[in-house]
Amino acid sequence: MPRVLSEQEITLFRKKLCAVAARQFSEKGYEKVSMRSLADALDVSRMTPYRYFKDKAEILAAVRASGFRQLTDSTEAALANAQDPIARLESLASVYFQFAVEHEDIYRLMFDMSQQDEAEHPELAEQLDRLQHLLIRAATAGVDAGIVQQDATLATQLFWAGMHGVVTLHLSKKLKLGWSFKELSTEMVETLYRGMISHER
Amino acid sequence: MPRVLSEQEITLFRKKLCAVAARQFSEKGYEKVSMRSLADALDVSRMTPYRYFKDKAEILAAVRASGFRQLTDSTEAALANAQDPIARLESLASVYFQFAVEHEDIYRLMFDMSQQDEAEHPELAEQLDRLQHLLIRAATAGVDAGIVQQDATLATQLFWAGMHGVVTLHLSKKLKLGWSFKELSTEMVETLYRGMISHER
DNA sequence: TCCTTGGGTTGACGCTGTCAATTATCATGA
DNA sequence: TCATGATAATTGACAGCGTCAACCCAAGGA
Repeated sequence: MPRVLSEQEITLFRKKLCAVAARQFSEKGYEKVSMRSLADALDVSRMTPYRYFKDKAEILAAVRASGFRQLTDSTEAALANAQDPIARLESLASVYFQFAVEHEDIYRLMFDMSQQDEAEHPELAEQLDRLQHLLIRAATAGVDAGIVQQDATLATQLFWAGMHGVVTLHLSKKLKLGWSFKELSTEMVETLYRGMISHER
Repeated sequence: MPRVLSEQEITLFRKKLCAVAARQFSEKGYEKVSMRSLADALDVSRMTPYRYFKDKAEILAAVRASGFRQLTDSTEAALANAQDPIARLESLASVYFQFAVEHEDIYRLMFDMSQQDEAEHPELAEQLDRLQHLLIRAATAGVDAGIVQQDATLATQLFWAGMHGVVTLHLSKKLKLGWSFKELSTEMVETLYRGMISHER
């Protein structure tokens, strides 16, 4: 039998490639990063990455997936510490915003509107689902506690969209009216929260 | 004296090029559209577009600018018809959402997070300012009427971010919990609105 | 020893954006 | 009328890209 790569060797190389790719994508943007420069950074030849990833798009998907994994992981950790539903919501929001500003280039990749090919990348779809479920869980806790008087999935979407909207406008430098990102993000969460409390039907 | 292009000839060619570019960008995405294919579509040779635009990025900026112009124009028209501040807010939101879904590919271009080079493209910056001011005007009307009890610029940003968040998550197909785009968008506006009414300090 | 199998490398192709040199066009001064 | 000279438009060329296909090479089974 020939020399065969072990499972670990494969995932190790994949990880290293993803790390390098994430760095280069952040610095230069996806389109300006070449397969060749990734190979160079790993001291392998041009086509070697193709043995571990189908093509450039699959590398991008892997980087995005790992971004979602990271975001969900840290959010999960934060939720574990908070007890009452309100604290959960607050810490969820703060972790979300913190992730967005600390890894803004990755966030840009993750939520790039022109990349909606999750169907073709199961790992990415899985991580997205994890995040989604986490958000739902937090919102459901709020609803169950009688704090938020709205459907849990609806509240989830509204909170997510609100946070995401602030983040995206901030990251594309469209917020120039004097309010800091921090102020806007807390105001957004509080305003949505108030709007959901005073809801009755 | 030599044969010189008139101002009109120049702007006419620019317009035609922008139209073609907008179509191709929508169909294939900015990166997959080549200068050559734009030139082909206009039946001119490879380098002719370079006489009217510095480079590919400038064409993109022009297309984005015209998108913002279009959005602001139709919003302005809608606002002119509505009288009381509440109706103004509602029609503003409905026009915004309608534009986003009817021209979703252009919207994607306009708010692409990795394109934040407005500084280098004055026309784009100008159109963005127009939109911003329009939004402020609408919010200010609400504040003046005593309906929204929050700072006008803050309210502006929150409404914009809320709408934008719903749109972006929708356009990147991340909203899969059963709520339609229409439902989410009206709920977002209403929730924010309620949150701003019940605000006191 | 040879052969097979799979990993890594190199060659090649058609594409890209755009600089530089070239040609075509045409209003004007003589 | 015709040469002039500026400017519009075209073509040549280059370095770079993603990736298919052919290649080389090491290692284990026969």
